[in-house]
Amino acid sequence: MNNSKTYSPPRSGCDSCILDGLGLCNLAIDCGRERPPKGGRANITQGEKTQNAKRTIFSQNEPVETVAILCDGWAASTLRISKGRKQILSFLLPGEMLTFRALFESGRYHSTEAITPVSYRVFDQSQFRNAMFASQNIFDRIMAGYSEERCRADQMIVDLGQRSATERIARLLLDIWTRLEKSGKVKDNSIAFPLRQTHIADATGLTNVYVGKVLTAFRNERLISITGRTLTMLDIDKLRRQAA
Amino acid sequence: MNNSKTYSPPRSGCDSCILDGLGLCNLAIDCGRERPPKGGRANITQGEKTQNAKRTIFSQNEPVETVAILCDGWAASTLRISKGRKQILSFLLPGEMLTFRALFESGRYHSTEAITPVSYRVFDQSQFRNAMFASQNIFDRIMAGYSEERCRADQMIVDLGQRSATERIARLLLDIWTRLEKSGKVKDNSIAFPLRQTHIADATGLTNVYVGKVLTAFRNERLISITGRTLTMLDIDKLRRQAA
DNA sequence: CGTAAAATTGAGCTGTCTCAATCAATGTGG
DNA sequence: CCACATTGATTGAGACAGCTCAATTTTACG
Repeated sequence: MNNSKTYSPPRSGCDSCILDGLGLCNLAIDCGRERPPKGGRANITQGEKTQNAKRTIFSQNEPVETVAILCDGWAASTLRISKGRKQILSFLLPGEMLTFRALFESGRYHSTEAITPVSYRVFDQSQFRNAMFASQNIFDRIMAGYSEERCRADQMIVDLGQRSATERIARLLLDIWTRLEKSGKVKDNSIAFPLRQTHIADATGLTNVYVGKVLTAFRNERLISITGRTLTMLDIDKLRRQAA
Repeated sequence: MNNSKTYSPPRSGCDSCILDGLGLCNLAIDCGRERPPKGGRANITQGEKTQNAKRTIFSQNEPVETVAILCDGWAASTLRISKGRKQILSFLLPGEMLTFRALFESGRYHSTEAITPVSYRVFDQSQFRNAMFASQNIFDRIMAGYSEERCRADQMIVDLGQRSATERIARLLLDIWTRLEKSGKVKDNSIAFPLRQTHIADATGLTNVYVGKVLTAFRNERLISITGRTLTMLDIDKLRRQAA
């Protein structure tokens, strides 16, 4: 059960990888800081790491020496405050940087958690920065991604400050949908959707119970359907109208 | 009333200016894009501009060609959504960049509004970026400021998503207090405080009426007092406890 | 001094939460 | 491969934080 079979991830994120074509993946190193994942899948070649679902990839308040990119699976960057209150700052999809925020910081104020089993590549922070400064192309690409993330954070502030539960949830679904659509992951009007209602609750500042009620309403109005780990979009225009 | 008397701002932000000592102020240019402020104070020398209270400095959805720093007065960066709903993303105090977000972006998705009369310096975006890349020192200083702003945005997400009205307001007051304290602007346990209850409401996602009720509660508990445009801290520890 | 903007207060209302019970799905060990 | 344990989803009843509306007072300012 432990290291008996080697986990060989499909790396579905490569086709939408923000670093694609920049030749940075060769930089990836195993800097050996992470604990080996318990009870399963062994670490493998040059800097590609894996983590099981629901486990922490990087934890709050640890020093930052690495930069990472998500190759496969979903993750979330989260911030915990006292006793159980926890906010998801953003969902991270395959091909996205796990640690944009860490690029120019030395301390981590948030943690990164795997939602599904994930595989990711780890880079040495200073090596990565050097590569970034050496090439205008790379720099621009990284900064564009950083800005986009920043922009999404600002949108989230507006959502949490100004919009109702229904609006927030509709927008979250549409946001994820759009991102996956961009990287060609929509098939049959459906996407893989590993989020539990609790994840949506933690991201929208609502309770899981109420999220469930809103989703049921969406289902009754034939806007979406969620079965197993698949989200199917039944009426995207109507959903957009719900998103205000 | 118009250009009859020249407005000569005290530029209280210089002592806490994030660009202080970097020699960038000489870069400041008047790129002549802003309308001259109506009904008052004339624009003056090289790149130093002014705007009246409650007016827009940069507006949403306009192209970005400049970078600016706030020399004097308070401003807010805001994002409007349909019909009157508006969210303040952050308050900008003297010495802070007005347009960090614009450094690597070409379009503006938010606007910047003067709360008090303000004076600010305008830089040409590409010139500013060149100066930034020419000096590691400047680059680091800018990116540190950018990161700090980003960090505050994430905190805001947590506040809006997880905390009660009382907690949000207490934290906002403490945040502003701490920032002004850092630049030595606390005198007699008091600070200049030009915010109206509506500003606090727009920043915390609450209504002005309810903000008023919470502030009254704070006053009754002798935590703070707000008279005129001055905020006096009566019991900061107790206020911190309210901030959770 | 007069008008406009901001703050205060009160009475009701509602969106979202809490708690709790039940049911479905998923995973685990024998 | 089944039985059980765990995790997640659904539903309902009741509570409350924060909202709306509206009237009144206070403060700011030309």
